Amino acid sequence: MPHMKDTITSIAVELFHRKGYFATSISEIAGQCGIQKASIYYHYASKEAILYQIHCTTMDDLMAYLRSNLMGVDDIEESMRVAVRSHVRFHLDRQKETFIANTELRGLTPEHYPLIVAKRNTYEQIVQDIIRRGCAAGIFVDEDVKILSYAILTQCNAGAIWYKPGGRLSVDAIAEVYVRFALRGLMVN
Amino acid sequence: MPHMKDTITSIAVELFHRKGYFATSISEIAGQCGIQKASIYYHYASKEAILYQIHCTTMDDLMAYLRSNLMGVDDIEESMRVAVRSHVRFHLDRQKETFIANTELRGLTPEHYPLIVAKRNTYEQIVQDIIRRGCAAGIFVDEDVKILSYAILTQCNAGAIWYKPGGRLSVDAIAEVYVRFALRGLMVN
DNA sequence: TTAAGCCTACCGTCCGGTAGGTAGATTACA
DNA sequence: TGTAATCTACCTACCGGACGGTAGGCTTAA
Repeated sequence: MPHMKDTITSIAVELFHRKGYFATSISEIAGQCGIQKASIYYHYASKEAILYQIHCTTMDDLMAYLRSNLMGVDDIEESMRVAVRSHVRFHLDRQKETFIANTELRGLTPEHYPLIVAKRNTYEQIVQDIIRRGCAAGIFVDEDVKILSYAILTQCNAGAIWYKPGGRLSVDAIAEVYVRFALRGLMVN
Repeated sequence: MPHMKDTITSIAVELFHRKGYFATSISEIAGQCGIQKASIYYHYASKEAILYQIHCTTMDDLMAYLRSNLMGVDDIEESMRVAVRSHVRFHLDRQKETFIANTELRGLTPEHYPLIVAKRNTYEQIVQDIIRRGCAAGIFVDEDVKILSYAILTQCNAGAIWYKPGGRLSVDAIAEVYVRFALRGLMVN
């Protein structure tokens, strides 16, 4: 049995995902939790604090997952495969949170916004470094690194939009399609 | 000198893009137009009607642009290049509208929502048909067509997020990066 | 006795939308 | 051609309701 704060967070994830942050009200979250609106403020200081928490944990977990998957991998091509696979799997496993993380940045306060953007930049840097190393080694195409990295990351995010758990294809199968597609797009021959 | 209705629409595009649909108020739109809030309702029946109009014109124009670009092109590989190029160019040229079209679907009423989704499906069908023909001809890889089409279209949409007019790269240069990346990802050898 | 965890009741503000009016341009007609 | 009627495009003033958030009290368990 989870504590109420966790319940609030997961209900908020559900509602922010389905209706959007601004279209979701505090009383609606409270109602689904079975408590009164004011009780939310015992656990969270504000509505935005809930959103910020979702952003933080999602980005931190995404980063930790990538780092742990890349650990011990030296080969550049394999690093890229691992990165794409990691990215897709996380986005499908944590579909709703990643969707929020990608679309609800505007709900953050001016104090929190740059903190989340910084986390995102750090994550993108890792992927861009792999691409750069591949270019330098002559195994990846010589194209604009930023465009390539955004293209690869964004196409995987798409999975978080249309993916239905228990659908036609498994998470692993989908991840491998993206891995192959991205790697073919990157490799020189 | 444009008529007031056009001014309202373009101001709304600006604000919906910057702040989001739900975070933008009618009085804010009116204020930027230099008129009173009530006057908006002379030109539009509701706030949602403005959003619906933006969705409609954007999708119709996107579709018309793709069709006109594909006209007279028979070669499958070249069709794909044309489709990607068309998609990217439109998304960069009409950055704000396409961003809204991709992120503000939830603001539509239950009556309007399926109409826009239908337009989007028709558009995706065209791209998927090209991929299917390429697969059948043996020049494109044999992967899940839906995943491939979503991947290609979504990675191009990303351009509409980070692209800054007058930046380091021209629209055409960016489009060609995407064209090459997508085609390498699709081709068998 | 204390504090966690919730409650009821309420605050001021802003929202989308409506009612009703008006200045000025355009049109219809004697 | 003069004038009455109508229309366009806006205005001021207001409505009910929902919003995020707060104050302060109650209950329960350690």
